[in-house]
Amino acid sequence: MDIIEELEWRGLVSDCTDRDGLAKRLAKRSVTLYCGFDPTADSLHVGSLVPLLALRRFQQFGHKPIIVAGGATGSIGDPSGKSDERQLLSHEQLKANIEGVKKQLASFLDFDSGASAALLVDNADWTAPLSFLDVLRDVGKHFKVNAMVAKESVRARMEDRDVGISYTEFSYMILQALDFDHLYGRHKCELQIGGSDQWGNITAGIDLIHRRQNRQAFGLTLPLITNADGTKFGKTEAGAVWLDAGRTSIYQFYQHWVRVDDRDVVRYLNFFTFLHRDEIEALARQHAEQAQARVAHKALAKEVTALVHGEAAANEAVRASEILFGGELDGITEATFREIAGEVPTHEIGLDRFGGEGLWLPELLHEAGLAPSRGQARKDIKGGGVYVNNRRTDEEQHKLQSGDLLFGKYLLLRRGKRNYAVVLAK
RNA sequence: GGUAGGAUACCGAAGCGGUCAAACGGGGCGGACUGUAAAUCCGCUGGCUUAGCCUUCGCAGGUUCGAAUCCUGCUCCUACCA
Repeated sequence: MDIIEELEWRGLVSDCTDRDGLAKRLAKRSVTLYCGFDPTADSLHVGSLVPLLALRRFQQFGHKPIIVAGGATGSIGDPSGKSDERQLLSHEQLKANIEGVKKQLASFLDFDSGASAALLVDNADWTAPLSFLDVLRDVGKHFKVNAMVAKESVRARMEDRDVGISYTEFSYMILQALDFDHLYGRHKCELQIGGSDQWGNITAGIDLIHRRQNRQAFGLTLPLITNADGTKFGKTEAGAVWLDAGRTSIYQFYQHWVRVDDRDVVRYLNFFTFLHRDEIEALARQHAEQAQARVAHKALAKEVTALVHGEAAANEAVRASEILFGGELDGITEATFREIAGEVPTHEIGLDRFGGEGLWLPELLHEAGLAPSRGQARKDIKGGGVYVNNRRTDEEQHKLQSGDLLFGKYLLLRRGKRNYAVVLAK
């Protein structure tokens, strides 16, 4: 099986220029390929995982991946798939974002494995020195506005007269094409991959290489990931699921995958893990027969968490999840409880507040961040959705005293099925 | 610049002097059933230690015992005319 077939069975090929030509080229010898990542935030989110892992898949097959951090393109803003003109990032913001993103990007590929060692570059390096006049003369001449206007990303915005598109965003594809052209010349990079919304930008690059260097380059796009229920992939009510543990805790990250819709789990195993075909098929079978065991979900969550945060961290997330969703806490040891405490938002509170009459539960829920107001906390309690130390407590006047503390200092609060907070009394 | 219409809670949208913390739908949250899934059903969805009280219906004033509802001015949108 070659890399194209590998990607195809996983459902990772959305579109491809000259599939057979590319397959032949990939079979002949190592190909250098690239994918760009624009630093729109100081962390990547799970959406970036698909192209990132695709680069790694190519590397596994002996090809050489280049990651392009979009210091230049990120300062412009890609109109693809965006219905509104975007706010430009400040230079400081952009700089901070690039720093954060570069670190994450670097952890997914092998940077010292000889011929197929990965490369991480920043397109600002070759774009910044160019003068406006040079670009107009040397690059602009190769672009027909007619063709640019016809691209989906531009056309969509032109048709919406209220929104329109700025000259800045309109020029985005030129910058990205320039990247491809540069990488072809400098690194013999023959293939660009990206999300399916990148098709227009990728083909713009292929055309430019053809015109300026008279060479053939290839493009391959990955599918847009969709959730079965029609919601946006990688977004929760709380926002995006980030790769940065400071933004999305490892436990939350793991939980996000455990709770994936049944209909999505096998596809996601294909998309987001390196498990082999027979392993995934075995999981799919178990899932079909014994869905309630959620074997596939757990495998998915464990694999992806390990990929992003490392094996050890993933194991801790698994362990904490087992305890939290395992029922009452009877017989738990302090050491074990501390493991949970590390995974769940922890709130410190003065020990003295448990004295006297005790601390009113709604107040504590509110302070611990599990309820937006005390009134809401009361309603949640009345509705039977509040648990103290994993035991339901439906008395809204409930007061907590120091005797309720586990090991003299901990309290495990829970709202609903899966919202936990640890209270640490000091 | 003129004329007409509009601005209501997270979103959409009713209400057009009291019975309005404001119908209904969506979303969100909680519960039941399951499996930390989906579907379905039930409850909640301004704040407050809640038979009650307090703050909300673009903004600022006014009329009235009483205003989301009527009047005046302002701001912003939408349509038509210039």
